[in-house]
Amino acid sequence: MEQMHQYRKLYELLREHILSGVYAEGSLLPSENELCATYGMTRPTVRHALDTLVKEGMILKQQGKGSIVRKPPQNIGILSIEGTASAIGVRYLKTDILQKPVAKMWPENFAFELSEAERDLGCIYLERLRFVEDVPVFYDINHLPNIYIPRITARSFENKSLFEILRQEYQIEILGGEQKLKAIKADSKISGLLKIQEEQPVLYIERKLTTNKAGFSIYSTIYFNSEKHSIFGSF
Amino acid sequence: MEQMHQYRKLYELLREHILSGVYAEGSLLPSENELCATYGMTRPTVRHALDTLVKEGMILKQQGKGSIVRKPPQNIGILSIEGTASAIGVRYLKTDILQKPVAKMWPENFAFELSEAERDLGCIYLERLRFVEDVPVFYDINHLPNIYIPRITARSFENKSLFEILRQEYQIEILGGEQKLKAIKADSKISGLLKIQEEQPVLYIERKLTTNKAGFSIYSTIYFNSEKHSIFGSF
DNA sequence: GAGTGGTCTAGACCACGCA
DNA sequence: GCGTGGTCTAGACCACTCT
Repeated sequence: MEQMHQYRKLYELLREHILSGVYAEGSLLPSENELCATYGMTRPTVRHALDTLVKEGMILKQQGKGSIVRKPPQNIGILSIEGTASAIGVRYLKTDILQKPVAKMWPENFAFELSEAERDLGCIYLERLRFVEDVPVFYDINHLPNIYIPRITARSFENKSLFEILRQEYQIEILGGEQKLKAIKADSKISGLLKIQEEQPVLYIERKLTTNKAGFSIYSTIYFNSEKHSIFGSF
Repeated sequence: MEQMHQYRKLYELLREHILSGVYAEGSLLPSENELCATYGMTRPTVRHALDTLVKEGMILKQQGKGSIVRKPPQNIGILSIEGTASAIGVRYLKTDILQKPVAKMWPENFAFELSEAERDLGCIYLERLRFVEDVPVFYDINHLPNIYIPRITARSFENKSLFEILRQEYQIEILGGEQKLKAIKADSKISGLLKIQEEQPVLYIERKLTTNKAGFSIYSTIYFNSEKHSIFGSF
C-alpha cells in the first residue's frame, strides 16, 4: 500500500480534494508546473495523474487555460452512474450479496474468451444486487479466475467492496477493461430483482476488467435499470 | 494534414497495419524500443501512440511480453460496434442524411449545458440514419455550434463522414468526449426509422464530443438498435 | 539473463487563452 | 507578453515474462 506510484498518489490526493470540495466545481486546479513544484514531481508524472482524472470525468483540461474541476459523477465501483436526483452519493448505496463467493467451473458458453490457464483452474462466482436510495438499480454476476485469491470464499463482503478487498488484501488493482452494451427486455427473473415490470427495457452489460496480475481478469454481467439513472462514461 | 503530431502519425500507421493484416491477430507488435529506432522517436512518443491504440481496443499490452494485436472492433465514426456476424466491415456501412445541415437556434431544453458563446451563435443541425449491411442500425441527431465552420450547410456529406470533413477542411479533431446511456422503448418514430417493432428496447445515448477548438463541441443523441450489434468500449 | 513494458527525471519548444 | 497545457527528446531504473 505504501509504495504506490507517484502519479497514483497525486491522483488519489487530487481526487479526494475534488470530492471533498477543496477545489470547488468550476474552479481551476493548480497549474501543472505548480503541482510539479508542490509535490516534487516532473511534468510527465503530474500529467499522467491529471490524464487519469480526465479519463474519469473529474476534470476537464483546456489548453492555455488550465484544468477545470467538474461536478463529480457518482461512482459505484468502476461503474459511473448519473442520477435524476441532484445528489446521489455513494453513502446512499447499499449492496446485497445474493450469492456469496463460491468456487465453480466456468459456465459452458461463457461470453468471454478464456485462456487455458483460467479455464483449468475454475472460477469464483458471486452475485450482487445494488441499491441507490433503497431502490434496486443493478444486478451483477461476477466470475473471477480461481487463482491468487486464497480463502476469498470465506470473506463476507459485507462492508468492503469487492475491489477494495482485492486491492488491500491481494494487491490486485484494476487497470482498465472493456465492455459491450445492449438494450434488452427484462425477463421475469431480472424484473423481479430490479422491481420493475416484465418487458421493461434494461441495460445489459458484459464487461471484462483487466488487472495488474497477468491472467487475472474479472468478468461481469450486469443488468441495469436505467429508468432513473444512466451509465456515464468519458473517453 | 501534413503536420500531424508524431505520436498521431505512428498511431495512424500502426492502426492501418493492424486493420490491413500486416500484424496478424494475436501476434506481437514490434517492441517499443524497436519502434523508437524504426521511426526515430523516443519512448514517450511511441508509448503515447500505443496508449491510444490500447484505449481503442486495438492492442493489449502485457508487461514483460509485448503489445498483442487484437481482433479489431469495427468502428462507425467514434462509435464502436460489434456484430454477431463475424466480419462486419466499415465497407458495408451506408449513411443516409435525413436532414442536411441547417442553421438553427438551440433547442429549448437541451440535454447538455451550453456556454453563453455557444448559445448566442445558434447551431448547425443534422440527422443521419446509418446502416450495416443495408439494415438500419442507428439514428443520430447532431448539434454543432455555428462557429468555425463557414459554408458547412452547403456540403453534401455524401461520401465523406462528418468527422472527416471537420478534420480535413476545418482542422477540427475529436479529442474525447463523454456519454450517458439508457435503455428505452422505441416510440413510433424510432421504431419506424430502425425498422423494428414499437416498444422494442433500444439504446439511447446522449453524447458530447470535445475537439481541439475551445468552445467547439459536437452534441449527439443516438438511438441504437442493439438486437444484432452492441456498443463496445474500452477504458 | 535478456528483453519487455511501466515509471520517472530534467529539461526543451510550441499552440493557445487571456489580459 | 505571459502563463497555460500539448508535444517531444534523451536518458535512467524497475518489475515482469520467458528461456
